[in-house]
Amino acid sequence: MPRKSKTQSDRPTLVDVAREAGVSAITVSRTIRSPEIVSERARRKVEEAVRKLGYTPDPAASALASRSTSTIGLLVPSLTNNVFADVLRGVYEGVESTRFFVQIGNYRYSALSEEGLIRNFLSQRPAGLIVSSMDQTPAGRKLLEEAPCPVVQIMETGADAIDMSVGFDQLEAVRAAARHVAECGYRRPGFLSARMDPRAQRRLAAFREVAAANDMLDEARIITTSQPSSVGMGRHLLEQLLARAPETDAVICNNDDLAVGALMEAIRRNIAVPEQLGICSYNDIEMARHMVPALTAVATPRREIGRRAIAMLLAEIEAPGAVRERHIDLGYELVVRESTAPR
Amino acid sequence: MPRKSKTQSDRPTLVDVAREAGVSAITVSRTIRSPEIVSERARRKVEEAVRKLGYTPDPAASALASRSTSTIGLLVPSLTNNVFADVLRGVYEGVESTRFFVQIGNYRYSALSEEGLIRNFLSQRPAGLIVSSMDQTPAGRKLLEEAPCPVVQIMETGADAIDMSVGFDQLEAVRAAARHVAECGYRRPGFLSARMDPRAQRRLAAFREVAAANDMLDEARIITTSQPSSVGMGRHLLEQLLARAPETDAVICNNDDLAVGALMEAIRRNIAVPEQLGICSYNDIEMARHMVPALTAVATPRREIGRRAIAMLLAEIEAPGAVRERHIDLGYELVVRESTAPR
DNA sequence: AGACAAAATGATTGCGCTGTCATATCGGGT
DNA sequence: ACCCGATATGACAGCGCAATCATTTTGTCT
Repeated sequence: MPRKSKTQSDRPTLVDVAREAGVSAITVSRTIRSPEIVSERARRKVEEAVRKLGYTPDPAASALASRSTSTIGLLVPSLTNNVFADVLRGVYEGVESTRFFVQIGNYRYSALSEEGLIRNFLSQRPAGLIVSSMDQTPAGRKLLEEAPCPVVQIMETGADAIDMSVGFDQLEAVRAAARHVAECGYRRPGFLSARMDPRAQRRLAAFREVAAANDMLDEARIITTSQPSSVGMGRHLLEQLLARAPETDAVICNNDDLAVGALMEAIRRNIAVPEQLGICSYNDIEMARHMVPALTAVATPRREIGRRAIAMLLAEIEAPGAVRERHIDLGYELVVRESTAPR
Repeated sequence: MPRKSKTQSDRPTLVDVAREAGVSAITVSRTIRSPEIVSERARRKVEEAVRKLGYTPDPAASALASRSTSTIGLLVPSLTNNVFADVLRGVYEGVESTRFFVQIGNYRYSALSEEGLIRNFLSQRPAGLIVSSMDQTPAGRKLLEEAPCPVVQIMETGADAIDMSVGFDQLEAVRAAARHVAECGYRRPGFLSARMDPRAQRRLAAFREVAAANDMLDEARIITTSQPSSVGMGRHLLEQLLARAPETDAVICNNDDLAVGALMEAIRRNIAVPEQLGICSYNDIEMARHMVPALTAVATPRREIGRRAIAMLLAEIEAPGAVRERHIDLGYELVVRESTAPR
């Protein structure tokens, strides 16, 4: 009885397929990786052998031999945040039916964790990296600058980006919201923000700037927390805001969860929106438009950011240097609905 | 000038570290994988050499040599669905600060894609697998049964599970909702459901059963769609329901997005909730309790499912056969709030 | 002091694939 | 018939690590 050389769970290898097909191992490898350079005849034979044996390449061996993987690293600050859920969706859409697969790293809004994840991902020799912030530690940034693979930074965009970037001007987006509120005639706007990561802080600064320019800035009306954002937190923050500054006539929320929470709290208190209190949201996730009253919001192109980021990355992996437009500004859109109105 | 044998981007290898530390390569390997079997002295030297050279192990080489990886595959039917976002969070919490990392596969509610992903993941020799359904294709199920790693099925639990399972009785959960609605005195309940995957269909069957038992089943009040769930879809489905069956006095929604949408649509139409229309939701994501009126819901232990699933998996990877309770029923909880009330 | 088990360390080999370079085969132009 | 470049195929080595088994060192007991 012919004994198998190995004991169990043995998958066929390239060599097995080669033997079956009557060609050399390297021809099998080529048939799989770049069929176009193999003759019709050889390809047929190999493909049949592959099918017959149920061969699947071993990614580990491939990675070791070629010194590169098909992994795309995606670093996000949060899995909770609906914003990144949309980005994620865009990325996954773009990566499906390619040979690549995405690996998510969640750094929980900690730049130090992010640095650790960058190290970790890099040790896997990824094909490319997508990172969600511009606020790496110096060491983290250095690692990315020297990374032997393309890197796309998402959410914001700018010349100081490391390699490529897709995003929009977050500050301008918040300014648009603040201007809109002012133009509606609200004179005592508040600002609600949870999870004060660097980006949230910059947005707050942009709000302050416009509010001051319109002579309607009052620090008492700026309520923030370092805790995560949620609908409940939105209610809570509005409660605090109204306790501290009952004269408040509008509120800009740093994301939709907070806005929905603020709206619900207002409704509970019988505060008329938009008459007594205007509410302007940020991001505009799907639910925002369906609230009653529907939420005015600055819509951000999250899904499109994911799509474009992965597209750029794949193009650049395919042919390094091929991507011409390395910094894409997707813009934002102020969508005026029912929660704000001229007064 | 001493020429380096390799050209660029060269990371130090085990051998480099070994040379630096004055030990053999395998001792370095052991120091990293199981420090406890290495002498204090050797460990010190190795650790210093690792630090000095900035050594990081190459996962590909490790995978190839050991025939196993630190990848945990997680198959989910959707990334959109908030339900899985919570599960995901639980899983990531459990995997942090271990040597494992999670790889997500999204099969978009397609059993065929799921089978493909199972194949794909298995080819990577994962340390373990978490799958979100009980509805694999026969081939997919067979692959999982023969998988050379532990497998946890989540969301539902039962004896027919492949290896391990964590979940709750989805049918009983829906029955509880239906019973609650009946007990409140609603007599003409409807049922709203999007994305009719097998699980959603089973839940619908459970609703039918209880409705029939309470003599309040009318097929005209069952509104479904194969499209994805969303708040907008909830509004739309309630609209359809009221058009087809204006007598409807309550509605059970197959998830929270639909329930919030239904609630908003009811508010738009000046339908009093819970007086004219009772609404009962499923899953109970955070926002549900903050709506006005707050939504009654069957709360499902999504995050805990993620946590327990990864914990079981890691325990089983650590020591195969170690996990005693291989099927965990986490139960559900009916949380009565304002959107339903006795009448 | 000697004997022996236990603990610590090392040498060798090979995991399955791809990079590199060499060789074979083919088709056409003169 | 010849040569040439283009196309197709193959041989070989080695990627970086861990399994295996052999060997050395250490500690303990009589």
